[in-house]
Amino acid sequence: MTTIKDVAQKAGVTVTTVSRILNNRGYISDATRQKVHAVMEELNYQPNEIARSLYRRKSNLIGLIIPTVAHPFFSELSSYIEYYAYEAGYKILLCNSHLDKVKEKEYLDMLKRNKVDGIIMGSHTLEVDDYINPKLPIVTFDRCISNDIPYISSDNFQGGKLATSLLIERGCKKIAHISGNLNLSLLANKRYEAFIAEVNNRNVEHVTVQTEINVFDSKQYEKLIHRLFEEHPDIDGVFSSSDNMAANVIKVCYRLNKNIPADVKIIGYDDTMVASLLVPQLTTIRQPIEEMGRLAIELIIKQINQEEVEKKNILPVKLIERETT
Amino acid sequence: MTTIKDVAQKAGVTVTTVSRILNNRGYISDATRQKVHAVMEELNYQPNEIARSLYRRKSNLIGLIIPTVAHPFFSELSSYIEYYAYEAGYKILLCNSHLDKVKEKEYLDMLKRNKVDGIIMGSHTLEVDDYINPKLPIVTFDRCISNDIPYISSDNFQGGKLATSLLIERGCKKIAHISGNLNLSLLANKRYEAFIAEVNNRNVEHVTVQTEINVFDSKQYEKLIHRLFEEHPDIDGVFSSSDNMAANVIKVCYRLNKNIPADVKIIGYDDTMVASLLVPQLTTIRQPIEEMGRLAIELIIKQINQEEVEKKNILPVKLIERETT
DNA sequence: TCGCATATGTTAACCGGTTGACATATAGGC
DNA sequence: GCCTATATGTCAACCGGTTAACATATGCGA
Repeated sequence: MTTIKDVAQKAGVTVTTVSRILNNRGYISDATRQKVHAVMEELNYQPNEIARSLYRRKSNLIGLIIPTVAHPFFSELSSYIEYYAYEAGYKILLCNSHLDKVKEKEYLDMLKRNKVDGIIMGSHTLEVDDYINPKLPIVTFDRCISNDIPYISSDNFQGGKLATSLLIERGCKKIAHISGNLNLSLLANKRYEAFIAEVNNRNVEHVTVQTEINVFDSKQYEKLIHRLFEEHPDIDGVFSSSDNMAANVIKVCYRLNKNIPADVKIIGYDDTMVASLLVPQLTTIRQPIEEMGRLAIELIIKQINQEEVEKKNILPVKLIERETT
Repeated sequence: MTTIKDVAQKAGVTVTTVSRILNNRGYISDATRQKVHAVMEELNYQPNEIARSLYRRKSNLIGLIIPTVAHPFFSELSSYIEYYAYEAGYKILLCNSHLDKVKEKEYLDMLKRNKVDGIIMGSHTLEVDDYINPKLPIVTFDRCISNDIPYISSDNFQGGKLATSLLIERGCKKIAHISGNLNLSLLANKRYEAFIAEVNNRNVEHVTVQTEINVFDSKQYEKLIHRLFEEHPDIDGVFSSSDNMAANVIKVCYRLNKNIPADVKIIGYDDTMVASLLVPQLTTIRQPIEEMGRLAIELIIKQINQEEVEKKNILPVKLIERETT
């Protein structure tokens, strides 16, 4: 491994000079600068970022904890997060918790041991939240942990309301809502609240089913939806809390020879790529995924720079009406 | 920040003793061990992994360079890679090159500066490959760079053959192949070779279209496919080099009132989640994504441990026949 | 009582780069 | 000829752990 000493020696200068060149400090003549750069090129020298991190007490690492990057929503979000992190000179440590409490805690500890400069939390299975070091910049997605920790979320209540009222306006008489785990205190559950509020307000028959995120087991989802339609054959509208789940609903309807949107109207959530890949194309509530990713990095970096940040960041959602309603 | 010194002082021992406890070396009495652990607990001490990495010259980091984690194939692959890396005590640095030459090179340099223990390359836009430090463990996906660098790939030729011959057996008279960029020297292009071989062998009319990966622009894909059917209205079979692209084909067929599979038979590639989420469910060639991810980590770790590894790792593919053929 | 296993301390070097304090030297302007 | 900006060197401490070498002390079995 070539070190700064090798470079200094070969260039006939001291490590101080090389360091000055690397960090643009003090006076350096053009001749020396060029000479040193040539040697660095020749030796293929790359300054050891670990050593730098140690001294500077800054790793330029951001930890990202999500349920799983295999889920379209998180995969798209991660891609934006990584993009904006890189733009700002940060690197992303990827952690898939699989919504496993133990793993989530282990990842948190691991990230702290590795002295990440900040953590983006998109997985929330832990109840006790005081384990979080208050000095470490954190941003959470979709959950308000405490008043100190900034969170990013889209307007879930509005999303739930838009979705539900669209179905009602389109004439649905009995609407099913397929939600995530309502026991986790996630802001996404406001979609459920809005659903209930809207449906009660308009006096529409309704039913709710809870599910867990498990992208790799769509069979299980199908069964669940099948049972739902068996128990409630008169369902004519489904508001699904994710596009993936909505895709499964479409699949089951197709099997049951229910026409979409004539017999059953379906609306998804997120507006991930799958929504527009499906046939019929899925009506859905668009979360501003890119903006959410960009903002997460912005909030982390502001915290790193000791700037004040807005704690509550609710971004607008948008109804994207396609072919399933 | 609490350091090992703080722990030592508070516990009334020396840093050497604390270090011995942390690393399980030398003789330590139960009493001391418990005492020190209690203090670590109390001070919420986490050893600084950056300092450890520096001394040990081992970061336990693995760099992952892929086109984009937003693409279902890479998102699923990444999720497995991260899983098996974590199992083995490694962390993943995520890099999305977006198939941009400059970015890919910058990421490579960045990973070297950060002293990752190994690199998994799933993005290959660079022609000059000698920039790769031969001492740094590398595994590539889908590309044979040199005889020294182990690569993982599924049996693309076999996959292309299976797909093409299925379409022919199902009676297709004119088959379109939608491939990736054939100018990049990717092993995935063997699918194209197999397609051509098979179609010539059986004397079937055919046409090929090249595309670039750009998950976020499915509109553009639609146009492309639309044009394809306009220019060749008699196409009755499509072999698409990814499930996502196949989904777009389904969509266009639906618009053009072509019945699937009666008028047009479609086969995809990868068997990502979307394949079974679609209606009709997509016939496809399954790549063993989990095994590919697991193997990537295994090969990296073996190289880190100076063990010999198989250079050529071609995993079997499998035809998954569903509803589009 | 000797010897050895056990238990802990002392000291200092090391990983690779950064930085502050201070010294030294040259060249150009006034 | 003095002052100052420019250019580089010397030296050592520091970031937070790890480790080798050696010292010291205790307790127990033979």
